[in-house]
Amino acid sequence: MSLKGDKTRQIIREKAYQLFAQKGFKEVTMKDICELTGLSRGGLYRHYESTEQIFLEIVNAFSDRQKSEVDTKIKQHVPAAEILEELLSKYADEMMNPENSFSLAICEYYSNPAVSKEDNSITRQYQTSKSTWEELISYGISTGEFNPVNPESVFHVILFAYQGVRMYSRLMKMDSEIPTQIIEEIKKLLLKEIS
Amino acid sequence: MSLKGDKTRQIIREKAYQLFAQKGFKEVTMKDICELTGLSRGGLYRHYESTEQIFLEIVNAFSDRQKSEVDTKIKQHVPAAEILEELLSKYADEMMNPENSFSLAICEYYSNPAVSKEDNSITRQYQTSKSTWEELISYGISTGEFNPVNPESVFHVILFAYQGVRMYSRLMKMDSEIPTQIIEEIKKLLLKEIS
DNA sequence: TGACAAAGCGACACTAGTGACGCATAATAA
DNA sequence: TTATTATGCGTCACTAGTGTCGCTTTGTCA
Repeated sequence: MSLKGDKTRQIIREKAYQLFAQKGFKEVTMKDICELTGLSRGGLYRHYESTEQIFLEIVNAFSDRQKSEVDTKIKQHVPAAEILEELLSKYADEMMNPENSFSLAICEYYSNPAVSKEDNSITRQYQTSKSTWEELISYGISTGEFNPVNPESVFHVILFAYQGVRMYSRLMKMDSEIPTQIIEEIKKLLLKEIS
Repeated sequence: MSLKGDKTRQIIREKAYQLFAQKGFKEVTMKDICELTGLSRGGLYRHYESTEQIFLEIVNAFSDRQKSEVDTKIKQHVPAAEILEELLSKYADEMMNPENSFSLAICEYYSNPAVSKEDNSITRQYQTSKSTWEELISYGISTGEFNPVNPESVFHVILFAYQGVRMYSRLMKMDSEIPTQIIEEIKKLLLKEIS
């Protein structure tokens, strides 16, 4: 039942993801997505009625996947430091390449006052990302790898730093020192021993 | 010589400022500005050729004014702690009212990848704001009021925190604790004694 | 006060995008 | 295979915005 449609929607989301990462949220139109997917206007509207709907679906899939990856690793007793390293390296990639960052589109979406006043789909993303980090931090504390910090406030530090660097790195045309410094600061905050 | 035009441009900037603060950058059109100012399309285009041009003029005037205010106070030997207090209280206002924040529009403008790739007008804003803070911090250190921190990195902490909280406060519908906490953290960082 | 420039008007042609429709075609279950 | 439903197409009418142009009105200087 409806296999074809699922596949098409998958393709739409993949292509739209690329567009959002390159151009930001507002800049992407249904027409753009038509062109990249090869679908016609009618064909696309059959599946999604707006760019926002596509965007929110991607956003939530994005953070859900991240959460389940972290969850799985915790269950497999992968060391917290290792999970942290992986998460941060993804962050680092995006910080270094602000010209191709889906998170930047999320940031733009958040900061547009005209958007999502009482939409809870986007706050869900925040909650998911928050709980991912809090779980990881609590886990790291319980295994003795991390310092006994407050998970919530450290999450905010990470979130804020990330936001700031993203903006900064676009401005300063990718001075790679700053992102590295920030990531080191986060590690210092969490990890007990850093040589 | 051209007094009328200067006045009109002033009005345009004032009204546009309100619109940007309410709706963000992308959402404001030349039409909107026409309606609010009472000017016709032709009349408006006589003075400005795009919303971006208006926006950048406001942005730069905004940070220039802030800088000159701080400069003047330093020359008058106003205590650094007092100047800091004033700056932070303005920040706090905007953090608490993300629905009416011009800085949020700046943030949106920064985070839109399609905008200002090699425009240096917006990096000028960053530079001005950076030098304002660095001057204030250096001054505070020289008077012995502030801890001997690194002005540049503290500026970045402030900038990043500000960014993050702005985003956060829209999401969480103004939980006023977080902004206050962040401001306290900044003060702790700088001021020698906090009761 | 008259000349000239500056400021303002509103209509116009244009562009880019939306979303809906009826029809065509492909997939799938009977 | 056939009936049926899901998918996809392309056109159409519509909207919102842009930027320009020629004309009128208002200011300002000599």
